[in-house]
Amino acid sequence: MAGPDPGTEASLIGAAVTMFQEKGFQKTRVSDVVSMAGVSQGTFYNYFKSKEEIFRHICNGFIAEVQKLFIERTEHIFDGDSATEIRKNVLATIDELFVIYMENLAVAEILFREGIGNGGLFKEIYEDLLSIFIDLIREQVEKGVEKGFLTTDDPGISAVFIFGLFERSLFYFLLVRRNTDLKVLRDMLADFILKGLSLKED
Amino acid sequence: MAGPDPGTEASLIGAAVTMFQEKGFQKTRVSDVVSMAGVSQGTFYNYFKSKEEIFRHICNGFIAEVQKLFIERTEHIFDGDSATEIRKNVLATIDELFVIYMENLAVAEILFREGIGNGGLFKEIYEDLLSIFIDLIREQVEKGVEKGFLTTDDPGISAVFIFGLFERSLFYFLLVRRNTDLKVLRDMLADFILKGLSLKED
Amino acid sequence: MAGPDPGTEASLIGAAVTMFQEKGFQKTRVSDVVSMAGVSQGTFYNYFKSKEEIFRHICNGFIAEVQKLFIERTEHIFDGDSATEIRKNVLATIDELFVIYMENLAVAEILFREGIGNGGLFKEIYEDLLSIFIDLIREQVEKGVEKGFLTTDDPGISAVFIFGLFERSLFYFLLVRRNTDLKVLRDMLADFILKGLSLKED
Amino acid sequence: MAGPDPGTEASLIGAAVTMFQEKGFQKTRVSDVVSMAGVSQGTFYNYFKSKEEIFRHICNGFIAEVQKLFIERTEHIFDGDSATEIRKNVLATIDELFVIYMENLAVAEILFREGIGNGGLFKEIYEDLLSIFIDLIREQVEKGVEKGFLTTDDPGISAVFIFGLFERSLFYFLLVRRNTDLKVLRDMLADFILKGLSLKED
DNA sequence: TATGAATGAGGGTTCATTCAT
DNA sequence: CATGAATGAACCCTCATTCAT
Repeated sequence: MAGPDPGTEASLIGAAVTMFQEKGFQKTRVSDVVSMAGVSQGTFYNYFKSKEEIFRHICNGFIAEVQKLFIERTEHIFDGDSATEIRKNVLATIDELFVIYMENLAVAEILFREGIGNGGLFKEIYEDLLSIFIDLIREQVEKGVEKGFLTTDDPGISAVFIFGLFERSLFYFLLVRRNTDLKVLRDMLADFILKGLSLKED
Repeated sequence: MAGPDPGTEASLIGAAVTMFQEKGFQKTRVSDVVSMAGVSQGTFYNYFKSKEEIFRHICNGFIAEVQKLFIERTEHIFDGDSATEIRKNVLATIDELFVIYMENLAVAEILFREGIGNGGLFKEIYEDLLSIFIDLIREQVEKGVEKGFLTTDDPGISAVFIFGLFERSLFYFLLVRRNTDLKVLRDMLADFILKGLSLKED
Repeated sequence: MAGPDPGTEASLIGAAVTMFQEKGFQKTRVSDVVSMAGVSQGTFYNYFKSKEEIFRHICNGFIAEVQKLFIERTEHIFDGDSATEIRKNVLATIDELFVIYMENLAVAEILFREGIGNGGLFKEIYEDLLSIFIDLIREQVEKGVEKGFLTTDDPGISAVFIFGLFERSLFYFLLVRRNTDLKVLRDMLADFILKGLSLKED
Repeated sequence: MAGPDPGTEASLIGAAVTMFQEKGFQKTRVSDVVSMAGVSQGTFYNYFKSKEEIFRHICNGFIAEVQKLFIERTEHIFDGDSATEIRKNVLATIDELFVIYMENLAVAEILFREGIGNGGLFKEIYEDLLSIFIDLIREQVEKGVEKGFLTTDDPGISAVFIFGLFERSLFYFLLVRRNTDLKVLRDMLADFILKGLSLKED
């Protein structure tokens, strides 16, 4: 897919990310991308087979990274043999997810918006991803319940709550209201989740 | 805007809602709408100035209704002089919001997806709406805190949490995983929120 | 396929025939066709799904007609119970084929050239058509042989000779050297074929 | 035109012949040719000024060869002072032409298809060539007529018949139905032509 | 000379919108 | 008001050709 000049490829990807973030996939014209990248129309097609391909290329990189980190990290979200340890792990998880998102803010926004947006290329991929993440969280909630630290009537529903809190917070505070103190947000988010799950304090 | 035959207008709106929900705004062609409505291409423009206008028309109706009910209802979300009363009001609020959504599921989905979706016509409108709702919730949280029933370090952030929980739950359980028991969901949602806000039980 | 205004459709077909004949399918641009037809670019697509479709449309009409007449007529090419009758039938067949071709000269040329031309849309169709015609002729030659009027070592090869003579003559005298006396040509062609097949004169 | 490395030039020509035969001139991309030849895009233009030039180069070589042999050989097609000698010469001519064609089958096919195909680069060249060949044949027919061995009302028309028989047979039996016994074909072709021209047997 | 990245003029097709009937 | 044919501005993508290295 990717052509031979890494500089040109990077320009194209950079321009595409900017344009997709600004106008969305559909409204972004290839001519927008190439003119921002400073190359000709034809050059685009030396690097990517189509407008859709560059989009997938951009998303796939991010998805792979997020998925890997999310899976690794989520395994430890409610780890611990005391309320203190559990809280520490929740905080660490939130921190790491914030970092991943902040380092990939533009792409995260593209994926998020195109994933939810109707007719978006990623509707299915996005909703599958959602299910995977929610299942992962549910498993961890179940472990916490088994160990007697957490309480819930339905771990599946709780998992959706937790995922929704993460995602909405990331969306709102990173993309819409950008001036929030992330440290405070992190503490409150951990607190809200753990209270919601009735963490038995030490 | 609207032409004189309410039947034709309703057909067009109905068809547009169906198509927008199915394919999204961008991918829906005016020809899709008119052929589903059983009228000619030209007739469309006797009723709506453009494809965008029928979209706004559809959304505005829903927004007005939701906004009105949301505002009315939200004023009472944490009302009450006891934990029991507060919980009752939270449950009632959730119930009513669920009903509004379910009665307008198609339009709700359109607005939600197009509002978040990048390049969506409603990016701004949607994000303004979000702010309005979040502010409303924040005010109620503040009241609850003042009255000594609720606790939070930052009512604004809590409001985002609450709104996120509502919206994500509605999205996920009404649109993605459609077979959830809404009564259980409602109870758990109320419980999660109230625990998260440290409701002082009677 | 065809749109609703027969006048516009006819203009488009007429223009397409002219352009295809002049420049060939590949080099003819849709814009050539519409500008010659005096309609806009978009109008073309109200009548034909694609450039290829109008081409097929044009060819199919001619093919159907030729095939029908050819099949009907060929059944009688070597009919007769005397050399005189057979010769009369061969002459009549040639006449009729000449007429069909002359009445559809432009389309015939298009089909002929695009059929033979490599990469032409009709390579396969054309070669199938060829086989059908040659088989038809072979059957008639076989009948003539059985009845003892004609002689050949291999009716299949003779059929190819006959078809080749027809086609090459039509091509050369109708399209390349246009000033030939068709009556003389017809007589000579019949004579050549019948001598080639050793018609036993009465 | 041609660059300095005969190996590279030959690779390009070989690849071009293969591709032109397979896909036709228009549908063959320069990139097809260079990738089959194993050289870079730019190298192509060190050897040939354009796609059209390599095509002409290929055709011209073949045309020169065919024309030379055809002219030499055709001078003797109806040579001889007896029916037996004439027949022998016709057979020999057919044999030689078959050999030339079979040794250059790919190029022959290209020239034939592109020459007839509409918009082909060689429409004019091809039709001139045709006229030259037909004139050559006509002259020989006239000689045969003068010597009293052959009979025809119009040597020009007979020449077209003869050329048509050659060409169509070559096309059909070498390119379409490839499993014909060429010896039988040769004998029948000679026989058909000579009967058609009323060769006075000894 | 060989390379192959860059070029950019077009071409086919779509579809929201207009307007004469 | 209803119709639906006509419009034409875009937009994605192709590919022959160039040129700096």
